[in-house]
Formats: sequence, structure tokens, C-alpha cells
Amino acid sequence: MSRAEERDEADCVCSVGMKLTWDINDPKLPQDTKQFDPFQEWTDGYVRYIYSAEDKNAQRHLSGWAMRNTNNHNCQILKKSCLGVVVCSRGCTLPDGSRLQLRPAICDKARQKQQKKLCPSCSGALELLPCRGHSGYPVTNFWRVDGKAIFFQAKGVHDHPRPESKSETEARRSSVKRRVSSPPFTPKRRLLEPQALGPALLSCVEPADRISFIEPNFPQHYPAFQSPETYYNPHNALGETPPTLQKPTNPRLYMSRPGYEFQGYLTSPSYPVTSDLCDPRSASHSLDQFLDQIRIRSKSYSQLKPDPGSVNQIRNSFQPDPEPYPCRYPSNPPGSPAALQTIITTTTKVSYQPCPKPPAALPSYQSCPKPPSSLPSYQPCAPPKPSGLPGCSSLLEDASPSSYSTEVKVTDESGGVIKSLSFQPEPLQTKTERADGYDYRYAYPNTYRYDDY
DNA sequence: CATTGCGGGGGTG
DNA sequence: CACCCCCGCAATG
Repeated sequence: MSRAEERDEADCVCSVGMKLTWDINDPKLPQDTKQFDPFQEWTDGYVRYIYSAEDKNAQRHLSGWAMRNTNNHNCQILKKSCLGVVVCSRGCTLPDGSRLQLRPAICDKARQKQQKKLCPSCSGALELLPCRGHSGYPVTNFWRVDGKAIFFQAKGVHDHPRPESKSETEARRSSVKRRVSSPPFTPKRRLLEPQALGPALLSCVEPADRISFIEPNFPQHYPAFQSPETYYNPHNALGETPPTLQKPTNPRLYMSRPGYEFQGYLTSPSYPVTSDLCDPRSASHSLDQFLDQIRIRSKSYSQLKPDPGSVNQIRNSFQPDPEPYPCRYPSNPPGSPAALQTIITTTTKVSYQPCPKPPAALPSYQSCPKPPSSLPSYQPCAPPKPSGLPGCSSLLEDASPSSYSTEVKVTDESGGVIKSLSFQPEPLQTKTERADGYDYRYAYPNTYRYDDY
């Protein structure tokens, strides 16, 4: 009966995590969460989820993206940053038409070694496309255990194609090993990413993998069959959980990396700027998103790395924003009224102010050797208890399925205070995401194409 | 051998 | 001070 399932499959427009207003740095996170989000393998954008502490994948802090541990000197919160993706520097096309997009090794050494290898397809050099999706820095994921929940928050929008998922990489490894003893398929393809193999390989090495990785309520991420439409939206194409939670493909994602000349990863400069505003993510006035937009719009595409400095200035002048990120409404066309509403409404953000250290009562993320007295740099934390706002828990309680059972239900999720964004939502034309003619298959080769088979 | 998490430490604005 | 990154270490598989 799983409430979560019911909700996801239905028309929930918002993840449990997004429904509530919280920030990973809050001294107190929403308690008494009654619903959890199904695990999200490929999160992208500024999202938050609340997983059950029982969720294996969440426990492992898994992600489809290659995330490496980053020291944030805060043992309560685990921070990981994206390593990007390893591609063929020639941008060659694999036999099946897709492109090589390997998962960067997490270990620095292993990664260097990995990059010395040659493209299995054209023998060209491999190249690591670093992630700069978060104001010029890699996208970051934060994990924090609190009570029976595992809070997840992501910051940034990946500006590079997806690498193999972890399970794919593992599958490839084991299959490569196996091949040594008895090669079942064409060796050449074997050397390529599993995704290039399509169902064939998957069917032989993936099942267990996938099952272990994907929770019951997790749709398979490699649809056996895909309609032509689906792959326009790589996220959906991958059958990600609540399609609703996935952002529409964003053409700009591949624009900000002018340094790379292989066309495969670049879109035409004439990408629709408006997509930003059509994108639910743009609806947020959170600092991060704000920065992102500024960066994307004002920086010419010629600058590889927006200097973090200027970004920081903006950041500093902007109060940290425990921002209620707007919900996504994937199942809803961006141009639909409901979507529009979602876009233009958002919860009032609470001003941030330094708050007294939580009385060391913070549930420790993991055994934290440090004496509680010296709680590691705890952010200028949390919105002071918005006196006017209902507590999170009560919110939760109220968040009965009925209160958000339709996409149209967009208000009040965070406590009732709603306001419109400072920037006008553009006329929501039913954006054509491929206005630039960009072929997302290359951006997201992981997206199987039905014609591959 | 790779992954994961921890934590010291340097650099920057 | 917050944030970024690098590095090495240890446990684990």
C-alpha cells in the first residue's frame, strides 16, 4: 500500500523533502516525518529529499553521479561533490551511436590512471569533464541522518552528461572480468560502457544489480522499450522515480563549457534562454539558483569557470537561504496552468540569522569523535523558528495525500506564506526543449534508444 | 585495487 | 569565517 508509492505514482508534484522547508544546515530538521521519498538515483538541480533511514541506497549515500567525499569539517553533514564524467576527447561516436561517458573513479589515483587510458572506441585520449554546475563549482550533495530519516539536499545543476551509474560500472567490471574467461558478446562492445550494450548486457549482468540498487518502488531505469518521445527527456527516459521530480531537460546545461570543442557536448549558442524561466528550478529565489541564473545568463559562454570569487560576493550579499525550493511538476507540462502556478508561487523565505548552537543534542551523523561542545562549523544556521509559520511537523501532518493530490495544488506546502517571485515568470510557452536542435541522446547516452536494439 | 568516510590543512574572498 | 580543494589514513569489500 505504501503511501509513498501511491503518492508518487499518482500526481504528487512535490517530493516529501521539498514539501517542507528546511535546509541541511538547520539545527533542527523536520521531525516526525511520516512519509519518505523513494530513493533518487539521479538527482539534479536544487532538490531535497527525505529518505527513510532504512533505505539502503540512502544509507550508502549513493548517487548515479560520481560523487566524492568532500570535507566540510562538519561531521553531522556528509558532503559530496560531483566529479563529472569521463569522455572521449575526440567526442567519437560509439558503434551504437552514443558516446563514451565513463564514470570517473572516485579515488584520485584511480581517476588519474583512468584518464591515461584510451578511448576504447577510437583510441583517443580520455578526458574528464569536471562538473561545474554549482556556481562554477561541482554540484554538491549533502546527507544528514536525523532520527529515522536521512535528509538529502543537492545544490547545483550538473552541466555535463551523466556518467555510468555505479551499478553499471560495477556490472561492466564484472562482465569484463568474466569476458576474460569466456567472452559472450563482442569483445569490443564489452570494452565500452554497458550502456552501449543495451539490454543484452543488462539482461545478463544487471538484474541483480539493479534490483539491489533500486528499491521496489523504483522504476527500472532502463526501460526495455522507449518511445521516441521519452528520450527527449533523459531523466524521464531513465525511468527515474517520480517523473515528477525530475527536471525537464535543460539545454543550457551543456552550454557553459565552451572549453570543450567536441560538438557532442555543446549545444548551439542559440539555446533558449527562456528555458530557465520555464524550468521549475528557476522559480526559486534561492541563492543558489539565483547565482546559477546570473551565471548562466550574464556570463558569456566563453568563460570556462565563473570565478568563484565574484560568485561568492553575490553569495555573501545574499542571505543564506534555507529556501523552500519550489516543487517540480514533471508530470505537468511546464506550460500548464498548474505548472505556472507552481512557478510563480513559493514560500516566503525566512531570513537567516545566526542561531545559538544547538545544544549538542544534534543527532550525530555518525559517531563523531569530536566533543559535542565544539560542534564543527555549524552553518549560520537555520531559519529562526519562523514564529508565524507552523512548525514543520504540523506541516507534515497536514500533508495528507489529499492536500496535494493534484498537480494544481501548489500553495501552502511550506507553511502557508506564499509570495510570488521577484522575477516574472515568462509567458510559459510550452517550451520546446529541443529548440536548439540539440540531440540529447549525446548528452545522455545512458538513455537507451529503442532503435538500439 | 577501488570505495567510502574522516579529518588535517592550505588557499581565498 | 565560510567555503573551496588537496592530501593521507583507515576500514571495508
